[in-house]
Formats: sequence, structure tokens, C-alpha cells
Amino acid sequence: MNEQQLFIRIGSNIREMREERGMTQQDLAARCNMEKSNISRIEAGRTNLTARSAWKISQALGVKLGALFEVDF
Amino acid sequence: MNEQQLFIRIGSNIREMREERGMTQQDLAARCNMEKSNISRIEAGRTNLTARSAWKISQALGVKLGALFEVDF
DNA sequence: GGGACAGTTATCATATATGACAACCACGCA
DNA sequence: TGCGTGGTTGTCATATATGATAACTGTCCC
Repeated sequence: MNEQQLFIRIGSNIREMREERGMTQQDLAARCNMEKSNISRIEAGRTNLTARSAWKISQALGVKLGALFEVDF
Repeated sequence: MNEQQLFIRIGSNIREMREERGMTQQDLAARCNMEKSNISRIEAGRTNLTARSAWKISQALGVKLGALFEVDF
């Protein structure tokens, strides 16, 4: 797995959990105090997100931090 | 849990797994192609590490990416 | 004392994540 | 047609992660 695939996989995890909860990107951004453009970039795997951002997202989704990072080894 | 505690917890996870494997920070840095000073900052929780760095570290330690982020919710 | 090793800390330059904001696209609906 | 909503993309400024490097501390052993 290369780096780009990693980001895409993390972003897909986030998107999946967000949609399961019936939230829009705007909803999630508001709960995270983050920009919706940033959420979009993260979900699309276009950015190398930080632990801080991941943490805020995990809190907003009500999941464990590690859940965002479950990718095939 | 605040942000600083989060970083410290992640750093402690990394340190613990590194030491379990009998590696020095220098060893880990070399396997990650990262600076040893950076490893030191990350383990001490003084930096908001990125997914890329976490990924390289997890590969070098031979653990799943999510394992680095196992923190109390 | 002195050398080797592990880790920490400081500084500087560079790359980039994010915030802030705007424009845009696609879609559904009235 | 037009409007609202969800998402994407672009730009700019700022903050900061990291690389590169060096100096420093503490420890262990000769």
C-alpha cells in the first residue's frame, strides 16, 4: 500500500462512518470546528491529516480514534 | 482527554512498542527514514504527528496503523 | 578521565495542513 | 427555470510538522 492509497483508505473510513450516522460533511465540520473544505479533502484522501484532526473527527463521530486508521496492513 | 494528553498517549504507545522490539530511537528512525529528533519529539508527545509519519512508524514496528492510536476514548 | 551510546533540545529552512473564503458542479424539487 | 443542498475545488495566509544538523545530558564501561 502506498501513501496515496493510505490517505484514501482513511478518508473512506471517515466517509463511511459519517454517512452511517446520517451526517453531511457540513454537519461533521461544524461538530469538529473544522472547515467543510478540509473535511472534503480529508475524505477524498487528498491530504495527510494530523492526529489532532483525526481526533476531532473521531470525537464528532463518536468512535474510537483507532477506528479511523483501520487499514489493511 | 485534551490534545496534549492525546499526543502523549500516542507517543507512549510508540515508545512501548519500540522498546518491546529492542529498538533504539535511532534504529526506528533509520527504518522509517525519519530524523531521530523527530522520533524523540513524537514519542514525547510534543508534536501533532501526521498520518504519513504514523504509517511509516507502524510499518517499521510491524504493527497495524490503528495500534498507534489506541487511546482511551 | 575519556569514549561510545541513547536520548533530548535548539535552530533554521522547507513543505504542507488547515482556516477562511469564494466559486463552482450535480442533483432534486417546486 | 430557478432555488436549496451537498460536495468539490481553488486561492491566500498562517501555523506547524519535518528534515537537517549540532550541541548537550546522562549512563555505562574501559
